[in-house]
Amino acid sequence: MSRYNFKETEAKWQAIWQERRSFNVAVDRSRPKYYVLEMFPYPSGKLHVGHVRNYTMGDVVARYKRAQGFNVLHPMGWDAFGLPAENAAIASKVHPADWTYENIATMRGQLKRMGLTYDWERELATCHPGYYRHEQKMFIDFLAAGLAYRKESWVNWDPVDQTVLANEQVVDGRGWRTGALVEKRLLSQWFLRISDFAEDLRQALGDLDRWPERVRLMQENWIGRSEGARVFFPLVGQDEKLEVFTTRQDTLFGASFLAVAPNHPLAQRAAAGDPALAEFIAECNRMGTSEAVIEAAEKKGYDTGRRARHPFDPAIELPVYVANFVLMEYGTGAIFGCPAHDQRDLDFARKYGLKVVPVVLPKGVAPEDFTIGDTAYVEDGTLFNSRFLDGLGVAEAKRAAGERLEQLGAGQRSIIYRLRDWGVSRQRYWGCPIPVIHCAACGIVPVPDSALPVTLPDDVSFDTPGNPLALHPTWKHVDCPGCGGKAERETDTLDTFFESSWYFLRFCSPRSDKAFEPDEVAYWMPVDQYIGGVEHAVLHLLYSRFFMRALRQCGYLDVKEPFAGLFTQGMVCHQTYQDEDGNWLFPEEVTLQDPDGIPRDARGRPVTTGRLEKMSKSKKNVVGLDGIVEEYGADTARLYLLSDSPPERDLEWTDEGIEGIWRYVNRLWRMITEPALPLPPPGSAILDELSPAARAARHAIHRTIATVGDDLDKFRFNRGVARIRELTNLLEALDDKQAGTGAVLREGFETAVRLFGPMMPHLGEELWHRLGHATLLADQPWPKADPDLTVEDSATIAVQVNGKLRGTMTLPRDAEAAAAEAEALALPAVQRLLEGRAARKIIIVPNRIINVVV
RNA sequence: GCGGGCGUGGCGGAAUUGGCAGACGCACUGGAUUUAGGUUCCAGCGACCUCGGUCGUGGGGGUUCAAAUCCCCCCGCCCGCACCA
Repeated sequence: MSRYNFKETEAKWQAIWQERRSFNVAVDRSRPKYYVLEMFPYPSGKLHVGHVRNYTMGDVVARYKRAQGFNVLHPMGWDAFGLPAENAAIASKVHPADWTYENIATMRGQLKRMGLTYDWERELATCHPGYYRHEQKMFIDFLAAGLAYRKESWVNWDPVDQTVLANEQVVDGRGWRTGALVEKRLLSQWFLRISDFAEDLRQALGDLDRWPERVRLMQENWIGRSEGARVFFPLVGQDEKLEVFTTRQDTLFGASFLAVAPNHPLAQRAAAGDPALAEFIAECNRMGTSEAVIEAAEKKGYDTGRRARHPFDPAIELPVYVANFVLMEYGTGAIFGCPAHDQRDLDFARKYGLKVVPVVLPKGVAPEDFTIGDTAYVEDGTLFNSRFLDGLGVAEAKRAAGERLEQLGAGQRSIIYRLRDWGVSRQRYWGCPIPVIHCAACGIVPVPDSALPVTLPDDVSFDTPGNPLALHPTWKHVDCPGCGGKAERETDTLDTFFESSWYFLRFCSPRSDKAFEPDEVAYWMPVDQYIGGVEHAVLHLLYSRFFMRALRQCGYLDVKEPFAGLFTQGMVCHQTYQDEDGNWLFPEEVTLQDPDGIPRDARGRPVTTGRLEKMSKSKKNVVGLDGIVEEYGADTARLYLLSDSPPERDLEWTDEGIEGIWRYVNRLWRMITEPALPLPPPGSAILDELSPAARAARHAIHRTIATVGDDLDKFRFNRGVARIRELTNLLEALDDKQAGTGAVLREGFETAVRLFGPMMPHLGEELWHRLGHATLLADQPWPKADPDLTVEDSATIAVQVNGKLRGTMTLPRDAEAAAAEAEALALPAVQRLLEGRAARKIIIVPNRIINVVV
């Protein structure tokens, strides 16, 4: 019995594709284009099977669209700047560049063995000056357009490493690597004005109809639009006003206090003369920002002693507190508290003995019966205790209060967004240098075009904590391009999300002297199908959307949305294992040993099997790609990744699963290379007179073509695989010796091979070749279903009595209703239940079901 | 707390979108082949059963000739956001 030799076969066809440049593409305006892209990887080391699921999906789409006649752009590159390279440098004294390029070489080789249709001539690595020089230019253009700016902001500062940490890198208030207590520091950082585009970014989500609903919702929540009003509260005894944002200007008459964030300028000034307040603020700043800390933290306030006047009545004076729950980053960093109609304000008021004045009355409740206990009333109702607002509903009162504020010059209606400007400064080495120079005389001076790119120095040391660029003896010292005097380079580098925000544009013309060629971008963009993990739902996907708008504003291009279609795939999971000491074990370190079947480690000690989790290095529940490709080949791995679960759901990788696919691959191989009937030569005509089995097979073939195409269009790969397997099951049983059956078998095999082609391209090519074709399967058009053959000539109709199935009958397709009815009534089971009575009603759904109601 | 999703055999999942629940597969069981294991082939595989049926898609109710699918209530799990003014 023959076995499929995947090793030889896969290498052979990969060489042929490469030699024929099958997947290298160029602009071709005579054909419709299709841009398929999978989120490019960070070159972290080696790929495991979990990494290649989305590349496989993308490849199926690319090959399928190619067969449909599209000019398909399907590129691959490396998101190559980032912290792990620097950590490797610190840990094992390798240069980040060497570490990165070595990983790229390894991973490129792994991807090539998967037989993916990438145009490798378009490969790019973001850490290459040929790539990042263009984003330095973009940054300078953003600066000129006012889209990039420098601002003091409060950041997480690790005092040991001397660097800013992202929120994710702060664990329980301590730096993730040093364990040092993280401080909040006011630092000057570069920001991009993403908030300028908040409304457009939010509204345009509505047009992204090929994006998952959940991603659009996540972005919408992240942008977070609030409609309300800014209200100015004059401070008593000072020629100054405190500006507050609220969505509940209707409840202004219920105000009983104002509160500002600990880092609000007013708080800072008040603290100057009040050591106790200064200590309170310091305490707030020490508090972590993690969820757990916030959850546990008590709502605390400190009365500054200052008073502010009510905008509608100067006679009303309100105390101004500093409160730990007010965020400097949201709104104006100051709020007014209306305890009766906001739970948090109510808790605060009860704690500090502030008055609680209800101003919204629930429907059907008399004012004298309405009191606020421990629960604030936040529903709709009628305004009372509110002078000119009395009697209005909440929505009307918001409008009326807003108008009055504007008339009085005491405020204005406005919309604010949760979205904050994107801080892009990082005190890191392995990133793109920010191309500006700080000059004592000229201020901030952009690096002139002629001096781009600003490249990273190679001779850096990671021995001292802090930013290696800032510590470098010479790199930062330059002459000012403006005045020629002594000046210093910016030593911060750009957030690595900067690189991934435009790489899809660079793929359109990767070797251009410009960032990209506008006409090539105009041809290829937008990406028609983007595929990646949902973890980038807001970060990368939002930044990229912003970037397109920013580039458009700077005249680079005229496309607004980068990704017309988005698919977020599920994770690949695997069982986890731990030994007696709680150490994680790799799957290959665990064996099921007889006689008891208890899993054991290499030393024979029992192993605890943990829960299914996403494959990750830290839990060691990874299955290496090289081992799988070595043992089963790329096609078997690809088919498994596609067939076992719906693509948007998690997939459990198991030995049994991959084994099952491997058995099927061999069965298919034998079925076609050792057919049960002699096959006529390619292109042989199919007879009109066929055996019933052969005729049924033809129907199945064409129905499969129709449904698999539909499945691929809708990303239902698992279903498509099931359909093709159904077809091959049927073909395997087709062995009648009647003339013409062989030709049908050939049609069936060719169809199965062509439908499987995008999923198992090497096996597809080999079988196509063995079926006697000199052409490449990769160059074949997608098969077309014959509409006459996609419908059966007969229909199996279910017969129900009172909605319960009592039998089935097979009738010619579209049989007369009367004939169908008669046949149904004649069924013995139906006769028995009728007991001689006539049916009260008979419902007939043609070709499907007959329900006899008694 | 707010927002979203999901719940179907031992497991992954199908179900022409209201019309034969469990396609396709994994695991398992029996048989054949094999010196044996593996492979391969055949058969079985939701539960109960008096073999005629009865029940069955998280639970309860409803609409309908007909519900996994639509409506209402409840339970459970997952994800996102969250001191958001």
